[in-house]
This record gives sequence, C-alpha cells and structure tokens, in this order.
Amino acid sequence: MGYTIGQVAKKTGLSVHTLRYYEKEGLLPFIKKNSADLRVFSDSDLGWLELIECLKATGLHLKGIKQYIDWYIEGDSTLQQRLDMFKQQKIRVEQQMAELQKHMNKINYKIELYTQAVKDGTLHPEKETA
Amino acid sequence: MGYTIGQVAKKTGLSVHTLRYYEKEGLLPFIKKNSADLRVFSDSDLGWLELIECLKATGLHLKGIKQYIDWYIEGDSTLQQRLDMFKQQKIRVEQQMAELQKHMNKINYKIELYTQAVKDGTLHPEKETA
DNA sequence: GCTTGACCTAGAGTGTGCTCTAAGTTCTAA
DNA sequence: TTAGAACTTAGAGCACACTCTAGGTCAAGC
Repeated sequence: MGYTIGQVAKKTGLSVHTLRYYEKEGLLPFIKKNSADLRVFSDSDLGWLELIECLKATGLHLKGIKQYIDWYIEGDSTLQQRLDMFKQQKIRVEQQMAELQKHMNKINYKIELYTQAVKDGTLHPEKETA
Repeated sequence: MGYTIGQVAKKTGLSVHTLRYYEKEGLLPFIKKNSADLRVFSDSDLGWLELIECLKATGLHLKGIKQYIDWYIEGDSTLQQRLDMFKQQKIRVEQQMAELQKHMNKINYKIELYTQAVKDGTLHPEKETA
C-alpha cells in the first residue's frame, strides 16, 4: 500500500524518469511525499497509471489525459464532460479496431503471397496494390 | 495513371511535405520525374503509399518500412526476410487487437459508471481502479 | 509581359514524449 | 564511518515524424 518510484517503475514497465515526468505534467496529482521528500505511490496511484496507459494507448495525448484529471479534481460539476470524453474515446477505439482489421487483411494477403513466393523461389505477379 | 504531388496529397490526406519527406527517406524509390523535374506518381506509387500507411499504423517505424523496401529492391534473395517481416507484423497486430479489446472493456466500464453518476448527480464509489 | 499557382531543393524549426545528466540528499549494510 | 544504492530537483538533450521557410523554376491565363 506504499511503493517507491523504483518499485512502481518495475511494476509498470515505465521508467522512473517517465513517472516523474507524468507527475510534473499533472497526471499524478495524488502522490504523497514522505518526511524525506520521497514519493510514496499508493494502489490508487497504480490505478491512475493504468487509466493513463489506457487513454494513451487509445490515442489521447498527455494533454487530453490531463484535461480528464483536471475535470476529476474539479468534482461532480464535470461528470458530463468526463462521460462525453469516454464516449468519444469509445468511438475512437471502434475506429481503431476497424482500421486494424483492414490492415490485418492486407498483411494476411501479403503472407499468402510471400509464402507462395518463397516456395517458388520468386515473386512473379507483383501485386503490390492489392 | 500519372498524378502530381498535389493530387496525391489530396487523394491520400498526406501533405506534399510529407510525400517529399517519404521520398527523401527512401520510402518511394519508384517515383519518376518529368522533363520539368516534377514528380509523377503512378497508381503503383499509390499502392506503395497504402502499404506504408498499413505498416506505419501497425507500429513499424519509417526505418523498418525502408528496410522492407530495400529488401524488395534487392529482389528474390530477400523473399524469406519479407515473409518473416509480415509474419512478425501479424503477431503485432494480434497483440494490438487484444490490447485494444482490454482498453475497450475499461472504457465501457467507465461509461457505465459515469452514466449512472450523471443520473445521480454525483460519483460515489470512486472505483478508479476497476 | 506579367501575375498566379503549383511545383522544386535545401535546410531549419516544431511538437510530443520521453530520456538523461549534474549535483545533491538519504538510507542501508558491511 | 564509509561505500553504494535509491532517491531528489532542475534543466538539457534526443528521436521521431513531420512541417515550414526561403529562394527559385515553370506553365497557363489575363
């Protein structure tokens, strides 16, 4: 229930530099410091890091994540904005999934093409535009 | 069957700057120049741009895309490398899809949470780590 | 013949997200 | 009590992928 920055770095795969950078950017406003001025991460902070990772991986920039956290801090008056943000993010993820499926189809086609080409020892039809 | 850089920019949504940059980086080695030194893009070049987009969107850096194009230029002796690259890329896309599904689940949970919170006018349980 | 617009090259500048360095403090353990 | 590891801040540096600027060419239309 209390982790050092090094422990959190190991747990999350982020570097200690990145964790400090996130804090500086206002993405981790709930971290405490102990008497020796060392950061003490709680389980809740780990939860925030997971959420940051989720929003980042789905295309939100740190600025957008900060906006969400600022809304969170502001309290119940921003519930609608936060809901809207998640709804917007859901739409993005759906688009990303559709895009990814299209890319997968193209890659599968290439794998077929090149599997045959390796068998033949040559790539004949050059269907690069497929 | 012959497009100016401006026409290709409109078609693809890339800027003319980006297209020139891609060429400079060796990603478009098949583009011709006409007598006035203007680039002439062919349909095949548009196909290459689609492939570049596909590889970029699935996590390959321009350097990796260049590697593929260099292999392509090198000819049949690199068929196996190119096949391996596409297989590797397929694995990446599968991972990305799984990740994206996890993120979608988290976002859906948040949408439920905040939909209820907006109804209630307040967010009680603070299940940020869910 | 002159303006406009699209193109050209070379190279500088920008935004994002880290990543590292320097100089210093604090804790642990031999 | 002293070495070493882990932490601190402030700020510089870096990689990537653009993005823009300056200065110039060229073709078409008024």
